Amino acid sequence: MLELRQIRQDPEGIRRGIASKGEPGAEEALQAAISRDAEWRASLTELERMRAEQNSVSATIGRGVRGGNPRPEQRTELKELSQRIKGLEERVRGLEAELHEALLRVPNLPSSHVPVGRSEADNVVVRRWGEPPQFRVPPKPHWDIGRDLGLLDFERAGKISGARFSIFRGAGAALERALPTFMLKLHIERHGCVEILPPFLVNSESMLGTGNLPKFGEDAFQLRGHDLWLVPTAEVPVTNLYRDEILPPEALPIRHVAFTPCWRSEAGAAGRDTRGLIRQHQFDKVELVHFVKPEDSTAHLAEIVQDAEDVLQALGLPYQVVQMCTADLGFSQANKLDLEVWMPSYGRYVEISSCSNYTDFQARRANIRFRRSPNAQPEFVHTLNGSALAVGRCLAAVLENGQDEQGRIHLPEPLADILGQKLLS
RNA sequence: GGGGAGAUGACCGAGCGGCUGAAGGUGCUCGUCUUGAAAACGAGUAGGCGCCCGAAAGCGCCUCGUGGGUUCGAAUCCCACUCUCCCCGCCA
Repeated sequence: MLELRQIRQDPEGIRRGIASKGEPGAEEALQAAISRDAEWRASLTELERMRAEQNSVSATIGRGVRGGNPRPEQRTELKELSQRIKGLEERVRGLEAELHEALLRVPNLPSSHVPVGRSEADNVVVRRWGEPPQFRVPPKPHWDIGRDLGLLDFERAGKISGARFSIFRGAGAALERALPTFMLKLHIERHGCVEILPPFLVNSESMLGTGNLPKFGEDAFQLRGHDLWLVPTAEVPVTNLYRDEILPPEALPIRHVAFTPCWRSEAGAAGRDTRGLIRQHQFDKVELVHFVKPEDSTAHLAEIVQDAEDVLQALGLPYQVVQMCTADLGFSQANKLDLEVWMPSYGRYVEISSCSNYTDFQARRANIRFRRSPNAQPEFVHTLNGSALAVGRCLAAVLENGQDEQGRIHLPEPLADILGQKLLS
């Protein structure tokens, strides 16, 4: 949510900013917010004037009653005023609701240094690490490797759940556990994170706080008969941890790491990445979430990217870091960098992590504030998060990049240590 | 699932339908005292919004779990809901 005052002050600047994201409906939402705001304020001023009169006359009646001197005619006047106030209250409430609804549909502004672009073609590769492995025979895709070594079973997953579900088997299951185990240990011991293991079901209020509602409800799974959603990412429960709280000065920065399954409907992705672990309705992910002072969020985005890179480097997986252009920023995001891992079956880099700065957009929606000093006015925090990493895609990358001509998999040292074997065959 | 109790500020905790946005305490901030600290003493200390584009000052409105209702007037009375705690039953 943007600040209303900022919208009043510079509507044209805001319009340009959100237009650069190409978010459908954004400019209409902004227009609606601006016009509702004007009507709302006019009505509110009138309502407050009437309430002030009611309060002051009511107080004199109170004094009269206690002095044994009631004035019955004032009561009938006030009864009428009270009725008029009720009518106007209803109108103000309605306008306020419409204003709020419109505001919730206005996306976050891009940070000033984000390159303006019209599509993902305008994203910028910032750096690359590692060399894509060379194969003398064509490398196998991970779904074939998984089937041949008995690690993955997509056919039976289809039977018991449907398309875009997976079954991990034997060493495959062990790997799916070993990866987050390794990642969590790194983030906790080296990156200063405190682990959170949140509920996997959250209410609508939480989805609203992170910006997944009201616009993107169709991307998530909702439980029938309950106000509960399957978390699309740990970002939702963890960002909402401090909703409606004022954090004390010493609390920031807060660094959390959470390992959860994630559920996504993948509506609109029909036909894309239909094979393998790349695009699933359920997948595991290790997520970093930071709460920081506004002036620190740029530095913390870089830190989160680095934390995610540390995982890839420890696993020896070649990757590139990509700065997203304005068109590729999500609804709530002010800036975003993706990490893309080399995927031999795709013959290109594939997204494995997405690190974003939400500035005060989520904090304003979720009402997450802090004080700089014990008696200072509360300010909104900045929230950031990044995957470090998506576990399924990481498993796919480990299998594909680690394969040899005999169809064996050479495991990176951190995983070999946990599994107690260096080679899968 | 059945029965009972409760929800007030950063925290604890008072609160006859009308000078109660809220006593008292704790914590915190500043000051006095002290070589320094502690103690003692003094002062301060909720949030949101409008008038007004921002800041300051001022004026006003709202907020005692949430939403309705009664009333000239509700933290206080009534209804519904949510959440917390206790007892019984069931259960991983």
